[in-house]
Amino acid sequence: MKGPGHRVLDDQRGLRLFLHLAQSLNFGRTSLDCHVSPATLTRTVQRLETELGHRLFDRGPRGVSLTAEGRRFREYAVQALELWQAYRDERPDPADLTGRLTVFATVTACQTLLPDLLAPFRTAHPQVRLDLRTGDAAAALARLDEGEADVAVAGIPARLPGPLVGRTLTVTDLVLVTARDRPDPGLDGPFVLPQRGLVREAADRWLRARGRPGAVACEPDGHEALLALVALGCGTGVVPRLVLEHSAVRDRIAVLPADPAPEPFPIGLCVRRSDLRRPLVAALWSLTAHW
Amino acid sequence: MKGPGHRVLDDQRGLRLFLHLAQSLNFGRTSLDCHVSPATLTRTVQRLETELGHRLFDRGPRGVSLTAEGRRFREYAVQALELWQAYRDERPDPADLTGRLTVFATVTACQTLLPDLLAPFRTAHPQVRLDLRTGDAAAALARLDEGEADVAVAGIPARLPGPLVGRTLTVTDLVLVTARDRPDPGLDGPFVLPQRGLVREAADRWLRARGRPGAVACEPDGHEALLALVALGCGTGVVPRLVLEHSAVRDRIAVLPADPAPEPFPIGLCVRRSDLRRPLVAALWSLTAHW
DNA sequence: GCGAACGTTGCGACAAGCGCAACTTTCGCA
DNA sequence: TGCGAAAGTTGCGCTTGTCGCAACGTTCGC
Repeated sequence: MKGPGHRVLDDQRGLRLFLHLAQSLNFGRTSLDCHVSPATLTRTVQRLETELGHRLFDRGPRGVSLTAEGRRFREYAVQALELWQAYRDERPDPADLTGRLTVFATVTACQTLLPDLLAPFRTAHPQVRLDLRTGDAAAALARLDEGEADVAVAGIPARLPGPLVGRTLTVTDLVLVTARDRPDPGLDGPFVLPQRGLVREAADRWLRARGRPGAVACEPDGHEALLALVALGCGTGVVPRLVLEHSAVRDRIAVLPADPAPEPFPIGLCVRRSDLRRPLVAALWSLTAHW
Repeated sequence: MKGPGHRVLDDQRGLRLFLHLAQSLNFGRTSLDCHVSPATLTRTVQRLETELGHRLFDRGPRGVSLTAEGRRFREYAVQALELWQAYRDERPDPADLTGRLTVFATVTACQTLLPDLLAPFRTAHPQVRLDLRTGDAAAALARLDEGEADVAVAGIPARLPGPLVGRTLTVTDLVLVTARDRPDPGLDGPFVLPQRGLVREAADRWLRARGRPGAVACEPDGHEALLALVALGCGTGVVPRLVLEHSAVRDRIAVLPADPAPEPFPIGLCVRRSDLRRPLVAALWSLTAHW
């Protein structure tokens, strides 16, 4: 679905994929974390190996491991990215970029990630007009596709649609929550789950994995609404920990220990691949290089 | 005619083009020397500038000059290439590449460039079987296209056909020569010129530029044949200085000073772009990185 | 003032690289 | 011992980036 990218920035994607894989030693893990298909990861590594003329990984039946060449190349990759980062870090002139950048963010992202992300951007480029829009995560990707937003800060699904590229900025746990001062409905429901979106999907997977579906009491739209219902005692809710910690009703909420814990939940930046060549988008994107 | 290349090696092409342009400050010069079309050079620079968000060159009516950002990026580019070169220079295992590599070279190249080029390759990869074929420069590119050779070492035209990429390894002057012990036919002919090929084209351009065509006495096939005819007193010849210096009959040849001097003559390495991903070809290609 | 030189841009074509989905192999569990 | 899941690879169609050619706008020299 995606086409070839561009030179300077895209070459680094190969190095990043390699470095992540060199650490995880797990194609699937890296594929998920870096939001590329397993096929792309496999072929990216194959391309590297072909161009270098060496195998970088030993694929044993019992997992993969770095070859000697792989370790050597890892050192190169680290240094190359550091060099690039050093170049990008020396911000040259603060006020040379102008224009408008439309950012779409979930409410959660607004409260948590966005300040850390946009503060340095604003410092570097004070002339840029920032438009900020909010909504749920599902809408974020649609807005990007439609061109109504330039960047999105939201939960990122492992597989991004079409021409979008994402970068995970942080990972938060999903936690099960109940009202603190009400009888505990427990881990068998009833549940209060988001109507749709990544959290809902993760919650469904968790429920399925446990084998005991449990009743769904309400399906509110939005995390804050969900927490409000939970605080009212409607049932057991599932939210990202990050949301809970920034919620206005967190004092009335208790976290239930769960085993197995629901899978972690990546939150990050997402842009249209083709937009990486726009100076404004590239500038913001490059700010996240070290995350 | 060419498609996009591949990551690691191809990204460096952009940096190399940039560095050459940063030194020459002349799009046409760099375009010729690096064997890319002016359009490609322009757009490569434009791409860099877009991705970086800065102009790298000031295009004044009186030529181009580096901007402050351009100078900064030049430092990065130099370091990035040095880093890559350092990685490639540490040859890991000497004997890890095997197979066969068919090299096509002109006679001149065999005598001059080839030893310097192939000696380190052979040291690094003794297991590789080298097939060496000789012929004239025009045939070299045809052989490459037909797949009958993997690499060519020959004079390289400024514009390479189709899917070939070249890298200039050295530049030699064209010199005008006569028999030392015969009456000097002088700069107005008759001339002894190669029947075809790059030298003939350059000689024709030189003749046209002087405005006095002069007669063509013989059109031998091959530089050695040409020098033999010149030594026999058939007329004034045009050959690359490199050929003259390695000729068996050089003692019987005298060089005529010419003004303006014929244009210099680039000799280099040429491969199919798509072959850069073949380990053997890539290994040889990377050996020329610092030339 | 006309022509050459220089850099840029429209255009058609080619092929690199992506995701999807099917495949192979291996491991876990009954 | 056999079936199912998991992990990595590969065939395929499609998108899209980049190339060279050729036409263009501008500037300088004669």
